[in-house]
Amino acid sequence: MAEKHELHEKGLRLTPQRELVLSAVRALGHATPEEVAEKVRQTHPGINLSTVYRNLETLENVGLVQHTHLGHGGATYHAAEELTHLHLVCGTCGSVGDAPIDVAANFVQNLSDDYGFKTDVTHFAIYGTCAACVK
Amino acid sequence: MAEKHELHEKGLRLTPQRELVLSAVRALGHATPEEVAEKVRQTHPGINLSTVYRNLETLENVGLVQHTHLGHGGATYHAAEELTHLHLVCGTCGSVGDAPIDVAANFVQNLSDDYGFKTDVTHFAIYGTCAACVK
DNA sequence: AAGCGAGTTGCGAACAATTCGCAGTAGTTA
DNA sequence: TAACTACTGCGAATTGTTCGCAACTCGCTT
Repeated sequence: MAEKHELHEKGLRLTPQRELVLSAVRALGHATPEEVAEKVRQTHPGINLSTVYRNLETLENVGLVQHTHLGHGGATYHAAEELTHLHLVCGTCGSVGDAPIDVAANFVQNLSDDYGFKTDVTHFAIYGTCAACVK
Repeated sequence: MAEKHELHEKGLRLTPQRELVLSAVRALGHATPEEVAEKVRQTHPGINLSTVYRNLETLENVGLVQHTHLGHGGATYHAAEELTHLHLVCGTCGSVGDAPIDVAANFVQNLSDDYGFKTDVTHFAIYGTCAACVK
């Protein structure tokens, strides 16, 4: 038969809920557990919130998704593929903008050189005010 | 008479709890509401958690303290005076290190130039791995 | 010095977000 | 197909934070 499903390759069982959670994260870009659950319910209404939480955690363990804390209290998840940009969180309007990681390159370098601190650029939330709100 | 108390200058009443919360934040550097409460209880055991939360909020409104989200869920507060450094949060050991804002200067400049995004350097949490945990 | 009114405090309940324990269900492997 | 065990659903338990309300007290005014 063909190649294994990506979840199988990670040693996980392939359940409809699990697939749905993963594809929801991918479709949403970044979303809170609550939002993921809502998305999943569009096609699988019965899914339980606990299941969403557990699957997000599981998927994070195998590296398919990641989470960040974008301000308030809740964690925000996004797919691992999409880890090529920083998150610019606007404290005024709450929007989340993106910027390529390049802009942080020498900043990261500084921290590494001067402090031995290895910045996890993928797990990065930057607070400030977006261009729209500055006006 | 002499100059007004700093809290009076902000239009706030001077209560023992309020002063204690403020000095606890100053003494602790950065701390969660829970930690602040614990600190305050050392000298004023009866203080209520709600009061700590309310005072932190009030003090933040007048600019004497600030909060950041340093990872997990809880907010972390620190005194406004102390806003001269970045927080380097180690995802492995949970420690919070400091670095002068200078290291971020050109990074901030980049974001401003390229995206019109005004980074709030004082409200800044950087995730990564500290020198000690890298080893 | 005494009194008043508004800002504050304590306390307990209300909430929201997240985690846990358990029993039943359903992928997987042999 | 049978059996093993991960996974799901559900409800209860936790944790962190906010709210409503009555009592209190800070700071101003007489």
